[in-house]
Amino acid sequence: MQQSKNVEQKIIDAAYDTFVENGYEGAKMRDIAKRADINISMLHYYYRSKDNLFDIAFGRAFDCVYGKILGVLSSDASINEKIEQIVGIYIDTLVENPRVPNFIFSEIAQKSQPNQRFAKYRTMVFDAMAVLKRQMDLEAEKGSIRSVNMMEFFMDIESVCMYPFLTRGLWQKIFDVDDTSFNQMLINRKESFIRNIIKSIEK
Amino acid sequence: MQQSKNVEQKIIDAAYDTFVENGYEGAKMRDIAKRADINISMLHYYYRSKDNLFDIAFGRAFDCVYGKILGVLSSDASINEKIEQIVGIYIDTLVENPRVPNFIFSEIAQKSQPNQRFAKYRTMVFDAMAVLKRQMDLEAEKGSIRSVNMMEFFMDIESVCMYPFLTRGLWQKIFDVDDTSFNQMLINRKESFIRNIIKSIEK
DNA sequence: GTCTATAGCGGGATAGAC
DNA sequence: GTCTATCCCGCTATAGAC
Repeated sequence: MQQSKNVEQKIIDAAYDTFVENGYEGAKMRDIAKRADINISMLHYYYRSKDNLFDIAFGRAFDCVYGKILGVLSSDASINEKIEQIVGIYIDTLVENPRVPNFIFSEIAQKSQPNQRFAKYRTMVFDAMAVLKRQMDLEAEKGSIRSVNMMEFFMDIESVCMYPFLTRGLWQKIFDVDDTSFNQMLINRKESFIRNIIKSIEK
Repeated sequence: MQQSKNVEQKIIDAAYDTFVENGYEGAKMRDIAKRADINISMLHYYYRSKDNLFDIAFGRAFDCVYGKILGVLSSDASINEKIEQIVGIYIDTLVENPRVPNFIFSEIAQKSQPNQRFAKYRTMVFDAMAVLKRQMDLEAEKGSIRSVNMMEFFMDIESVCMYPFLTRGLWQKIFDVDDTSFNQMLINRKESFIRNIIKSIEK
């Protein structure tokens, strides 16, 4: 009888898609309602405000990209295994969700967004990263890898994995490449990305 | 007497800053007027519509990042010189204009934007790139470098140069780094970026 | 050219009937 | 829980006085 679970889920799904496609300002409550195939007032009945829906959608987007990554960071795999897994997860996840990175980063970059809104994600990332940092510091002391700055290290990984998706629209338009070929190109380059990153921390 | 030149320029400057900071949807005509310290109706008097102002602002943003780059691509420098110059220009330009890349790419990614609006930029990039492509094809035939896919090549360069700026907000928040240190970090890594790219096209 | 006033619309949100 | 009607604000754009 209770169909409310379904409606709630339909709203969240529609809100997520709409925000990811259009950003906070570009997403309209009316569009979300239409997409969920329900009345606008239902959005407010269940979730009270647009801001509220946005927070939920952003959380899902963040988890979509970083959920598995954070798990790997704090696992007990070796450094090289982690690099391999991380690159693999990034590429695979982003092939399936190409617009999510752009959503995450443009909203974070937006000055208008209150900083506090994203504070908890900072903590999550930082905590998971601390594990790998200890691991790498230890290896550096032993002399098996060079001493690595964590911010640079992560930036290097994300550069190769996420940049293509952030700017995908441009590349596909310029080089007239369709989604399938673009994805395949990245899947093909996975191994080379992994090799380069591993090489970059060698002594 | 004629102060209109000044007003026109003030409007363009204010529009540019406002669009770059907030994107198309986030930028309000009221904010632009306030920033230019003029009456809203002056915006319409001189530039008729928001769309019109946006196009001008986007053009300036594009030129800010790619103006010099396109010049280098079609110059008669050697391949390695071009790589060195391009990385240098990217880093230097983006240190001065850190928010511009995000503006360019989120607007291009936005589905709502008519494709045609960006068509001319495609042509500009493609033309300039053709010169370097011929150059590299020739070297590849001679066997002095490996055969290189241009899209992958450019993506690799932009990855390392632009990604840090696109996602700058996140990194600075997570690692608690201020603007100066962040910029310095990238300036310091310039040479290493150049070395890696040159190495990546070696046979 | 510059201002005020306001049209006109689209947006988020709510009241209240059912 | 769901719908209709509507409030009210903020936005772009324009009309018209000066």
